[in-house]
Amino acid sequence: MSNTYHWKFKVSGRIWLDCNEHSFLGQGKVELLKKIQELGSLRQAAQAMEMSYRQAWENIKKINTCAPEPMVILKRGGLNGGIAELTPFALKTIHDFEKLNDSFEAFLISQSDILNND
Amino acid sequence: MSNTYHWKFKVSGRIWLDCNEHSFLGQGKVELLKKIQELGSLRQAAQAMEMSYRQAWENIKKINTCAPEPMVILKRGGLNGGIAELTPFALKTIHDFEKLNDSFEAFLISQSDILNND
DNA sequence: CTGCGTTGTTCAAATTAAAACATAACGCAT
DNA sequence: ATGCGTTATGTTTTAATTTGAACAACGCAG
Repeated sequence: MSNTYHWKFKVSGRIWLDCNEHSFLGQGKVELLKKIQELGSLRQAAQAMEMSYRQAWENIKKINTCAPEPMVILKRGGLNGGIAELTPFALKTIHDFEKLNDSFEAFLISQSDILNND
Repeated sequence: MSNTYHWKFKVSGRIWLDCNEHSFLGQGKVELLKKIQELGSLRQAAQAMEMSYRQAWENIKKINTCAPEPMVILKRGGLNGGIAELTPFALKTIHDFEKLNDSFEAFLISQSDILNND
């Protein structure tokens, strides 16, 4: 430490994706998408995340309308009452976002170091 | 572009500083601090930012209690009814945060490029 | 064609957040 | 002492957000 201001500041932050100036995908929505993939049901995914069905449904609506192509296919009726499934585009975007988020985490750590050491 | 997913995603985000697991300084509060430095009055700074005095005051309280040392000296009474002024520590921290934010902007741009070009 | 569990939608209720109001405390100037 | 403009804080109102309950629409299984 080369000066007197050496207290521990942590640099924190969040990132998300915009499309047409609208935010449409961040960590929370990615979590929801992954739960949908795991459970095959929007209602169950919402319940698993302790989120209201309405909120979950609106999140998916926002994702599908903002993104350049749909990410979640929702169908009602049928064998188990309905289906929620991800498109290949969703899978790729989730993967991209998580890689991006890893880079961001590394950025935060490196910047915390810089901030506390000069 | 080497694949079919070449639509323009923009990576956006926000960063802030934590101290003892509490967020205490982000872009908004830095703006407020700079207005205080400019005007010498918390009330006038709040008004200039179209923010309620109460909100401004609570922001300063949070900054002063969370930060390792005070950033704003508030005094009531006296010549002009009162004074609000920044400490040297505040000036340094503002400068650090703005440099940090510049790095972050660059990070966002570079990541947007990566996301849209691979 | 009935039952089932889901998606899709509305609407009142409840919770939370923000703004507005009121007023005390302060210290310098006059 | 009085006035002034500020800091400091409690209280009340209002607005915004979220939740919950309710119910229609759907399509397969039996």
